[in-house]
Amino acid sequence: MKYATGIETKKRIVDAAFKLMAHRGFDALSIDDIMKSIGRTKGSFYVHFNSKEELLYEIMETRLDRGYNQLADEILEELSREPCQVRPLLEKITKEVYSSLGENRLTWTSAFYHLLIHSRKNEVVQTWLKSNAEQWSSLLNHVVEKGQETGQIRTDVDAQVITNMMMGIVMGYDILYMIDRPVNDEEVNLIHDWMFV
Amino acid sequence: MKYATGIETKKRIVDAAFKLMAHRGFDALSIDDIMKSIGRTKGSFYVHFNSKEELLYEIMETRLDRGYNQLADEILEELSREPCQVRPLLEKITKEVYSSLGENRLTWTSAFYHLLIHSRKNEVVQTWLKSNAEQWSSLLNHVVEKGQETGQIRTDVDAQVITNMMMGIVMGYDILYMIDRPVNDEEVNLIHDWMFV
Amino acid sequence: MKYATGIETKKRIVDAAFKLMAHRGFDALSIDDIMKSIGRTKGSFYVHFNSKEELLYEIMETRLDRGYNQLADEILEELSREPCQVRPLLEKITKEVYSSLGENRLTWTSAFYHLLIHSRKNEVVQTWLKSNAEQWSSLLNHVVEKGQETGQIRTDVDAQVITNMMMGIVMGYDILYMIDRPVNDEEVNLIHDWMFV
Amino acid sequence: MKYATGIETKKRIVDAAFKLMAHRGFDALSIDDIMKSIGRTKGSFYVHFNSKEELLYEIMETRLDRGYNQLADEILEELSREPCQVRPLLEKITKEVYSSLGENRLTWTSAFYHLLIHSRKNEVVQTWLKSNAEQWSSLLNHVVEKGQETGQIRTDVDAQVITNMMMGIVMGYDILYMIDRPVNDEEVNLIHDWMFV
DNA sequence: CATGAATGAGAGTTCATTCAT
DNA sequence: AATGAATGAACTCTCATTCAT
Repeated sequence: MKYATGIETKKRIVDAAFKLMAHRGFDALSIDDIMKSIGRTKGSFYVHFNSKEELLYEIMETRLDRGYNQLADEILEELSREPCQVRPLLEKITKEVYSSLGENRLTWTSAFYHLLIHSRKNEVVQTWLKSNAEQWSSLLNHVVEKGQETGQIRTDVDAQVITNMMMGIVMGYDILYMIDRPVNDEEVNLIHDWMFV
Repeated sequence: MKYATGIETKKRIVDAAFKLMAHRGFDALSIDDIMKSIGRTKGSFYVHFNSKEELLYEIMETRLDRGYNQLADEILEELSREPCQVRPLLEKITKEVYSSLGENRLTWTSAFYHLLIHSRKNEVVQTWLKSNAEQWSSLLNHVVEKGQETGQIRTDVDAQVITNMMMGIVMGYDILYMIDRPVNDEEVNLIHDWMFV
Repeated sequence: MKYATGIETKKRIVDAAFKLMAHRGFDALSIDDIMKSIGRTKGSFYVHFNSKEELLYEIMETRLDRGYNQLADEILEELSREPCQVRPLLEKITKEVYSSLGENRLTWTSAFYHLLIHSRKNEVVQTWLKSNAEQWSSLLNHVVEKGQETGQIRTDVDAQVITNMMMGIVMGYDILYMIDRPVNDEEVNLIHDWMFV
Repeated sequence: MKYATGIETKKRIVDAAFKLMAHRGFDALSIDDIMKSIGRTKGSFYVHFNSKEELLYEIMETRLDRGYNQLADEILEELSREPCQVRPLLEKITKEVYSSLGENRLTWTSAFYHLLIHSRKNEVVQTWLKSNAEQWSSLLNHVVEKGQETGQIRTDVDAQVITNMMMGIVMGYDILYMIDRPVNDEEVNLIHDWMFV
């Protein structure tokens, strides 16, 4: 029997915290700042969360999972159709991931790597990140295997190796992006050219 | 002579801080902890540094530059010899970078990404990181160009693109390493296979 | 009729608060905890009480007065009968006081001493406690005087002195009980032996 | 290599806290108040203690142990002399305990009972209190036994029972004292009269 | 050079209380 | 009568920094 304003406030807290976290990291973000930024007082933070840590988990689950659940459903469905072109699917996963988040790429990337760093001291976050990576990896692997089965992707390299390479490259490009050395999409295409026969 | 112990202490502070930073990040690291870990009290920290920020810059400059200065000299020298095999040089840069640091890979990587994250709120760090990336990129680029000139590396792809790709991959694999999904060296070889004719 | 649940709720608040107070003291007891323990939310506390302090007074009056009003009536009535045996009356007052409360001794004692401590910073409580002690003292004194008049209790000691002694002993044994050094009833009998001729 | 001012400040913190605790109890006593009352800021509290709890233990050990260690030595020594009058020894233990503390009785008693209440939620305090009571009980018991051996104290009652009774009475009178119903020393003499042959 | 005492700002958290619904 | 959102003051504790010794 929650009140609408409560749900709304909670959402605004998560949004504000997500943005602040991208800028300064989770530890450097104070509850006072979050609440001030949405025009509330810090006491009321605890109406919506039991602790600051709980807020982190909420951010993780609602803002940082790269929307795999929805994306995975779409991809897997398209994968089951015949004939199936896998290259656009892969590009969807690797290149369009940020746009599908409805989020500024730098904000998202920055928040994500803040989380990665934070995972070193928080087991829950560590577990979540690992499982998140596994989901992504598994999804990519499905697509690559399908590509190999249908003769679209080279078969002289193991599917899992290709998958790892793609994940590594996407993450690496995220990092370069943060260091202000963005890599253009054409470069990513070259990797794809190498993969596809 | 009379300052010998002082210089020694300063070095020990940097070393201790570097290791603690890899674990917990720079913000979460207290001066008290650093000094306790080397058997001194926090008051004397300010004998060696004017502020905590100054310590960060010292760490950056002495422990986190991937040893490019030394590495660059060696590489450039070998590059000027004839004949010159570039593949081992590239592997040296990408694969052996951590061993040349005399440092545990996870410690170094972790510290580096803590710094990366920190750069979002500190312009000095941001500038340093960018210039650091540029040095590395420039070094790699020299090697790739030499490889193309001597017919060892494919020329249908721009040297800068190959360089970016390699940097991205190395960084991406670092990240996977931190998420506990290490990538074996064989996989990196495949990327090299693609590059080399 | 329509307020039946309201009155019921108020009673349940007092009961729950009494038990929590015995465990943790009045200050350490939060309205949230009390209301949660009876399945209500803290907002509705203020339907029944104007403040937390008011709740304390309600507890004092309904749960902590050792039931003297009822007890006193019984004792005084029995005291007016002839012949009257005073020893069982005294034992009733001193030894059976807890059972007559329908309450666990440790709970009651603990709550009472929490209140005693609280009295140092609350004048209302202080006054109440003093008046409570006076009532008890007065009741005991009546019995002792009757005992002296009828030759059952030694007369070489002033009635008030005997009364004080008994009160002190009962309270002292409460304290020992709380420190986990319970005193058995036989010991109390010895005090009585000393009093009675 | 502590500084004199540090030791002095720590002592002043304990003194101030002891007095505030007597008035308001340990939980209601804020570090801010303590430090303000001695003209220091609350940040410096943690130079001397690691936590508020540690302060409680310091108070317990330095201000609340009724000085039994010193008292016990004196009593036991006098007990070994021949001939030995035990009545003054008992009176010393029961009546002069507060004066030997160099402390206002109400302050001491109040602080002690605050501690007793606090013991319900703190095992360290509980253990300490019990052991404290045991020491006191043991000391009293020695004196009573000596009194019985030398024919000064009645032997128709077990020594331990007499000990318990005395402890209970002293504690009970403390309580009456707090409720503002002080018991005069003459009354305590009557208890002694009963004991001594 | 090193120490330990002191500072003051700010952190996360709790809680009695108010109030629109 | 009951709810849950919001407030604001108070709490314990942390920490970069300063300074007399």
